Amino acid sequence: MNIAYRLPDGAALEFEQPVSGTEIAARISKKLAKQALAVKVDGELRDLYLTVPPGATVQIITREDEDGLELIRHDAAHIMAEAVQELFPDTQVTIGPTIENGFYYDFHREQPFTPEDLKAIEKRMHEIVRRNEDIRREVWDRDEAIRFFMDQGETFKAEIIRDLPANEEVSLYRQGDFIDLCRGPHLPSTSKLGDGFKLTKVAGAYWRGDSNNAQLQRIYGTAWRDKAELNAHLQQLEEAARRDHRKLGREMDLFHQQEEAPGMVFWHPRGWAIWQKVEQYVRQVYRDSGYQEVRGPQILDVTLWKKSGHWDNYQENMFFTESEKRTYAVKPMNCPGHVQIYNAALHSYRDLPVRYAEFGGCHRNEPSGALHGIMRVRAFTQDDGHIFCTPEQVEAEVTAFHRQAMQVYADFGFENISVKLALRPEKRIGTDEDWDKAERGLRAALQSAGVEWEELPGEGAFYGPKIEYHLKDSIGRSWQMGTVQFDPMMPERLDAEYVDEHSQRQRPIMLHRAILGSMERFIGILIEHYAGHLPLWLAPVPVVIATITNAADSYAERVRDALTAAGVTVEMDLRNEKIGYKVREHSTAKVPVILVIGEQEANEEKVAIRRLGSKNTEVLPLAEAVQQLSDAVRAPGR
RNA sequence: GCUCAUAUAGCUCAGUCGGUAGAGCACUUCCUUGGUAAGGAAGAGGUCACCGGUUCGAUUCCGGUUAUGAGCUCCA
Repeated sequence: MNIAYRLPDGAALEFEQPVSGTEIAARISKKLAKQALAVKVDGELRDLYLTVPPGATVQIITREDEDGLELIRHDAAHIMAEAVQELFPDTQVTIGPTIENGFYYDFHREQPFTPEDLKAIEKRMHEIVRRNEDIRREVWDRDEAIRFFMDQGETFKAEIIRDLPANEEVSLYRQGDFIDLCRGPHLPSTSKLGDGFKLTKVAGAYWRGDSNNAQLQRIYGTAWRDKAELNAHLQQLEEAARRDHRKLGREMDLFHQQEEAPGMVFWHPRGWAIWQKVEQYVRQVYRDSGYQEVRGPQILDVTLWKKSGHWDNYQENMFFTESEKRTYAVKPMNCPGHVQIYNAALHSYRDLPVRYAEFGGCHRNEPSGALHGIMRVRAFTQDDGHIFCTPEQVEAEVTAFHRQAMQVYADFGFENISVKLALRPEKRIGTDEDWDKAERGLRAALQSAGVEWEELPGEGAFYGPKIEYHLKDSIGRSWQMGTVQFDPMMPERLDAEYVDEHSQRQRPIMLHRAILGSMERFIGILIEHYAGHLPLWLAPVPVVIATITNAADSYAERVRDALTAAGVTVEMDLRNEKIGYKVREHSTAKVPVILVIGEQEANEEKVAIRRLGSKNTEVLPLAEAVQQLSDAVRAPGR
């Protein structure tokens, strides 16, 4: 009785000799022994059947733990690889990590996997689970492992081993006849995976994420603790599909896209109404925070883009056009235009900061595969602005911008904003000192604004680092909305100056900033966030008046006039249809408020308010309803 | 741009093992004036994405192009 293990609750377990996690779990309870998937030894996750060093703190991991779910997903990937190799022996395996909600595995095989193949693979996975193969760790000699995989024709695996750090142990896991290189840990046997998994899709992926490398076939799957959790997840995906802005955009008649204009948007009256409301709101923000709205030309001679650095660093994303032997670039950004406006006058340090804003239409020649509804397009409008200031003013400007941006997001109903700092990319202009200074400047500003942020090395713009504001959409994708970018390079390249207090010409710092980012993307995010149920102040048609009988028509017209006079946009529905039909139609179109008017309302000078999503109606005197609605359609802070 | 998949009426989708297509909703007309998510009837609507090939004959089979979707790469 001299070997002791400590449990998370502080209790000690004693054994005569060092034992494995399996035995520790068995000592604690029969139930736990059954449920145990792995063991955490002094905070490090390890295989259950390995001997635990004496004196360690030991936690038994079950499928209820987050770590347990992670193991399930990881093993799902391995079991999928086993199934694939059984069914398609000509396939090479590469890597198979866990991801949010599931896993994937990248395979190399000449023939593409079909949806039927996926079904067969999934079926075989269930078989492997039923076979209940033990999964066991083996430590191999590095050269032997390389030879082994080369002999099997597994060149990708051999390459991975070759690139492993010299001090790292080469561990292989064996389950049945399948052996895979893996750091581990794993479930003790295949049956522990259970049946809460499903293969979802095949897609291309590049070996080591580099588009110059071989293209692999990636099979995605989702895996959960049990079938019920899996079904809940699948249901959530369906809900996300229901919120898809492309679907809602069609259903709500907001916009369309067509083959002749890939990556561009045709805004219909109702969609444009939303746009206008968003734009007017932002225009007010510009005014409130000291911006002057300007407007630059859509195309500019390439010589300017050569000067700005876009020609060298951004050319493949630009559209060009020609006239009378001159080449013009359609602007992909608004900054060079704003510098021209700034340069049209000589500025004193007393004038700074100068803040220009523009709803700037930009064209970027995005790769066709990158396009996505109105979220990722080739023609878009930025709520763009540029601040010309002294280096001393940067911090105050950035923190003020940050506050303003967070207020705007809150006004639109967004709460989960994450802040990221994108640092110098490989392709860039300016010296390392410039970049040191710029990155330091933005960090200092973030610090003084008291926010937490994540840093993204290599993801800055070619002219400067940027703070990014990201929002997660309904299916968990993260979209960038706003940004502030620190840029000492563009003023240098395009000769922006100001005169300081000693009559010396100086370079201003330029801050590029946008709050919504792209109007198109932002409206797409709004649609998905609200599942089409936009708040009254953003709804394209906030109120519809629907009559029950045309005996109420003239009163309905009076109601409309009263609302219109109070600044509420109203549509009338006087058609000879039943009220149930009208209510259904406008509810489907996601009109937030339906005013139902029959003879009773007409006689009593009232309206019946039916709000979207509620079956109840509220009958109010006309004057009161007008007051309520005119308050509700006003933008926040107005 | 790369990989895989998809493209039939305004929308959602059937269908044709090769003989030029069908439903529901929407639309038009008529009847119905009906209290809160679909009242009834009739009608109109399609070069089956585009260009080629095979074939007596192609929407269907084959090749290419374009667009879209998912993912990769890239990005607001």
